[in-house]
Amino acid sequence: MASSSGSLDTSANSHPNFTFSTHPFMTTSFSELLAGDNINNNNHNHHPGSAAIDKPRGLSDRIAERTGSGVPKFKSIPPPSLPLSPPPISPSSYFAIPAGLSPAELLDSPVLLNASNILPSPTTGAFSAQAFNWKAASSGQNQQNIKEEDKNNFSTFSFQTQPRPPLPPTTTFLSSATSNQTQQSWSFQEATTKQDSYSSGKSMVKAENASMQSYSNEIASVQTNHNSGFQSDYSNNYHHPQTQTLSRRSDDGYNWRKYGQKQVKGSENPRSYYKCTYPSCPTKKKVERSLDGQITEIVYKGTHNHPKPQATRRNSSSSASSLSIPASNPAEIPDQAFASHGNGQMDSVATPENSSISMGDDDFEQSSQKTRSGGDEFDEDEPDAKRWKIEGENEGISAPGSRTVREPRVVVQTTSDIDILDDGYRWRKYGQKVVKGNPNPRSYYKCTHPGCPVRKHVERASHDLRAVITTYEGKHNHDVPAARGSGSHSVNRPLPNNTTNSAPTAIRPSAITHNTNNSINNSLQNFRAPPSAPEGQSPFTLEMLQDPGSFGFSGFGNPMGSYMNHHHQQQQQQQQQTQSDNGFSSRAKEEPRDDMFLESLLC
DNA sequence: GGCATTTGACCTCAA
DNA sequence: GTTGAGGTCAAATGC
Repeated sequence: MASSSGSLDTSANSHPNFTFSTHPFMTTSFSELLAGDNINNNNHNHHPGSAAIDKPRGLSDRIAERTGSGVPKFKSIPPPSLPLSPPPISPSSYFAIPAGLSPAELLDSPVLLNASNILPSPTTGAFSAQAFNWKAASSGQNQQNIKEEDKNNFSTFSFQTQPRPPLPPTTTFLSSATSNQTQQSWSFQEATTKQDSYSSGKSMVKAENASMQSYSNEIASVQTNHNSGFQSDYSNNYHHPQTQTLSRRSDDGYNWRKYGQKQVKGSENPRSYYKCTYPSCPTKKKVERSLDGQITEIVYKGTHNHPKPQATRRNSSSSASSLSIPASNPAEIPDQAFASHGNGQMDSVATPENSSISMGDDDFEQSSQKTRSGGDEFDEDEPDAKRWKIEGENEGISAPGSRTVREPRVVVQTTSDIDILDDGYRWRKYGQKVVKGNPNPRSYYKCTHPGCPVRKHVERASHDLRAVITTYEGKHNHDVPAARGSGSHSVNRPLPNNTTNSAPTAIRPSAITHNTNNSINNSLQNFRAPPSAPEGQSPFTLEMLQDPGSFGFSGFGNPMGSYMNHHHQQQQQQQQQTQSDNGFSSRAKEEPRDDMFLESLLC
C-alpha cells in the first residue's frame, strides 16, 4: 500500500514547489514531453507505448497540434507578486535566448534540450537536479552563491500530480503564484493514469495510485484553491471526481493514517484527520476537501520527531538521478528542493505540501518546532493577529479537544530560498513586530488597494532565516494591479477574490514559508516582471515571469526575468543595482519609506 | 490476518 | 450549566 514503488510521486516530492498540472489547454502529457524531448536528447526513458516516442517533435509543435495554439501557455498563479529577488546575475547567464527566438521555440530547440530534460519529469523529478547542474555549470565561482540561490529558486518546485479521470494525458505548465494565492510554483499536473503508466511502465497498484493521486490531489487542490479562478480555467476545466482518499503515503513523504473525518459546520467540505503513522510521532494534519475531491485546506499540527521514512517512491528519484543530477555537485542541489527537512537528510521526496504546500509542511513544522509559543500579539495594528495564527505553529500538537483557529484558513507553503513571493498585489507595510519565540521580526502588510481588506504578514522562520512564513488574510476585492513599469500584468493575474475566505472554492489566505536569503522587504520589492517581457511575444505570461517561485520555468518565459534568481549575495550587496539592471520597477523604493515610518512607530 | 479507512459516538472546550 | 462545534476514539468494514 503505501509502498510506493517509486514513481511519480517521488519526483513530485523531489521538487517541492514545482508543480505540474494537467490542463486541457496543454494536452501534451509531461511524459510525452519527456519522450519527445528526450528523444532529441537521447537517453531518457520513454514509455514503450508512448506515441510521443515516435514524435520527436518540439514541445511547441505538440502543443500547437493539440491546442491549436502555437505556444505553451504558462500560466502562473495569481498574485504572485511576491517579490523575488532579481537575479543578480543576468538570467541570460543561465538561459540565454537568442534574439528572434521565443522561449517556446527554444523549448524545441536543441539549445533547450537540456532544459527539456530539466523539465522535471513528474516521475523523475530530475528537473531541478538538472537545472541545478545546469546552473552550477554556468559559473564555478558563483557556485556558492548560486547554491544559496538555488535553494531559493528551485525549491519552489513541486510536482503536482493531480488525480484525474483517465483522460487523454494532458499537461499544463502552470507557474503558480504564491500568495493568497500563495503558490509560486510551477505546476504540472498530469493525468495520474498517465503518470502511473509511465512511471511504472504498467499500471500501478491501486493503492499506489490512490496514494499518488491523493498526494497530488492535495497539492493540486491547494494550489487550485489558491489559484482558483485563475488556474481553474486551465486545470479545472474538468472536474476530477473524488474517488481517491488520501492514502497512507502522502505527498509530504510521511506516512499518515486517517483517524477521523468530520463535516465542518459552515463548509460543505468534509475534513479528514490524519496522524503520522510513525510511532510516537505527534504530527497530525487535517485535510479539507471540496466535494469534487479538491483539497481546499491542509493544516499541519505538530512536528515530526523523525526523519522522513525512506521513500519507496524513490523510484523516481533514481530516475531523477538518471536524468543526470550532477553527482559531482550534490551540494549544488538545493537541499530543499530535495526536501531536506532540517534533519540534513537529503530526501528526494518532497512534500506536496511542500509544494506549495509540501515542503512547507516540513519547514512549517520545523518552524513550529522552534516553538513560537505565545508571543506578543500584535494587537494594535494587527487586531486579527490571533486569527492569523497558523495552526500548529505555536501550539504544536494540540491536546484532544483543543481548538485551532480556523479563520483565516492557512495553508503553509514553503518554497526554498526564494524571497518572499510576490503575489502581484501592492502592499503597504504598516507594522512590524517581533513575536515571542522568533527573534525575527514579523512584517505586516496591507493591500494598498483602496478598500481592500487583505492583509498579510511575513516573518522569517526562527529556525531558518531563509524560510519565510507569509500569512494572508482576507480577500482582495479587486484585480491584481498591473505591475509598475509594466502595462498589463493583470492580464493573467488571478481574478479578484481568489483569496477569499468565504467562497467555498476560494483561495484561502495562506501562509507561505519560503526560504529566502534576502530580507523580507527586499523580497517584497525585488520581484517584478521585467518590463521587457512583452506579453504578445512570449507565450509565457507575465505571471509566470513574475512567479518567483517558479524556478526554472519562469526563465522560459522571461529571458531576462526571473528564471533564476540567483546571486543572492550579490543581491544583498547590490540589490538596488540589481533591480535596476533587471529592469524591475522600483516600487520597492516607495514602500520602504512607509516601512521606516511605521516601524519607527511600532518598534 | 494486517492495515487503512469509514463513521457514529464521545470528549473537550469556548461562547 | 448548556450548547454547539471541532477533534478524537474505536468498532466496523474493506482491501
